[in-house]
Amino acid sequence: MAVVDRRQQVLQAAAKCFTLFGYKATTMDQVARIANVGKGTIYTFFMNKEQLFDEILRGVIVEMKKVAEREIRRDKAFFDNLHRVLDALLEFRSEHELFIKLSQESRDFGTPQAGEGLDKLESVVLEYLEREVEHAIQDGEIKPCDPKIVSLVMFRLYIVLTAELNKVHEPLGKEQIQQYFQLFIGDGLAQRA
Amino acid sequence: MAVVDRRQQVLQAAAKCFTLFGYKATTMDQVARIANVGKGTIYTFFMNKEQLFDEILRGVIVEMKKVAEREIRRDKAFFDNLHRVLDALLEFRSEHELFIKLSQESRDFGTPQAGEGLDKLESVVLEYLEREVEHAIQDGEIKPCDPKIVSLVMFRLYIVLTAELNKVHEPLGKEQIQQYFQLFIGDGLAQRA
DNA sequence: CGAATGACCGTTTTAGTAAACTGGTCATTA
DNA sequence: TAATGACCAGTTTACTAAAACGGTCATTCG
Repeated sequence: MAVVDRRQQVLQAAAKCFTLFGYKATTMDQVARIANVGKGTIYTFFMNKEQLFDEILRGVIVEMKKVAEREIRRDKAFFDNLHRVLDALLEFRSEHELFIKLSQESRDFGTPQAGEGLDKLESVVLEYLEREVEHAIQDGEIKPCDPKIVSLVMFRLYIVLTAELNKVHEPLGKEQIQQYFQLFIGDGLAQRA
Repeated sequence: MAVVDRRQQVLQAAAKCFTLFGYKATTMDQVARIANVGKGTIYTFFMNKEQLFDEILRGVIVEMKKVAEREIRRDKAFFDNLHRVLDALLEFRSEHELFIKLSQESRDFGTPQAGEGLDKLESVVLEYLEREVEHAIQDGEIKPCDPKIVSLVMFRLYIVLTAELNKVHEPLGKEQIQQYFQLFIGDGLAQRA
């Protein structure tokens, strides 16, 4: 119990620090202090700073996968699943905050670990999306296309609608994000006869 | 003649340097040397380095506008115009090279002038796109939507297909870019009955 | 005479270094 | 014997001198 508790304390403190200060600006002394633990204790559970960070990230990814798997029903339509997963993901405030902090750090300071972390997360999401898109193509739910390209575009669209747009436009509500997702990915802009 | 020629020499040399080395790594001595001109001469025509850079950028923007205006026919359909403009823009190698260099510089070193230059270009393109989208909505060619959002998404889609995709996929040909543009912006992915 | 020039100026950037800090270890402690 | 923090080696930061830069202007050249 004491062991698990300490490990958990470190994980929580680290998650807090990484989300608050980013990778580089988070020091192991700080994590130890916040976790109420001697610095050496951290190294009982985690090999080094990078592995600790990886563990946090892995947790986020696992959490996201859980959300996705909980919402996806194989008997439902692709777009139906897509919207439910999107909806559930948009609720994850803490995950988004870490994500945003790492984006800032990667952009403003070019910290390699921040960039690599984002890349890792992106590649997991893309792999996942890719599989779903392949499914949908095979089931004839969406038109034949390259899943790699489609999943990348979908991911980028998500970023644009949830983050980038906020610089030139007031933030979109969940319903609006859903609506524009359907417009671009599903139905297209063209007014049909 | 001599005056115009010197000014032109400076502009050409500067365009070359900015494309090759980016904003910061381009020195006025270098521009003068390549232009076969004394450094002081540059300041006869341009107030300072930043204004010289602006002039180059303004030229690129004017060139792009010309291309767009040459291709747009008010009597043709929105998507028809879109594809012709896209096609024409994809031919502009030199313009693209400057953008790519500035993107790198902004990302890798955070040079403010590089970022501001890109922002300026982006806002011009977005304004232009926005007007065209508004037209198309009024003419009932595309569904009702927020032109600001749609134009931003279109712009980002262009970046993804022409640049970002190349990191994980072999570069797309012009026809493929057109095809995916039509798929996402025009028709949508959904397989209709 | 006036447009072109490059040596020159003040400022900024870079290179080099000493001091401070950080990630990681391990002898000591509780 | 698990937890700890003083300690170590390596890195980052803060500081300074030297180099390089953008920009000027007295001089030169056509």
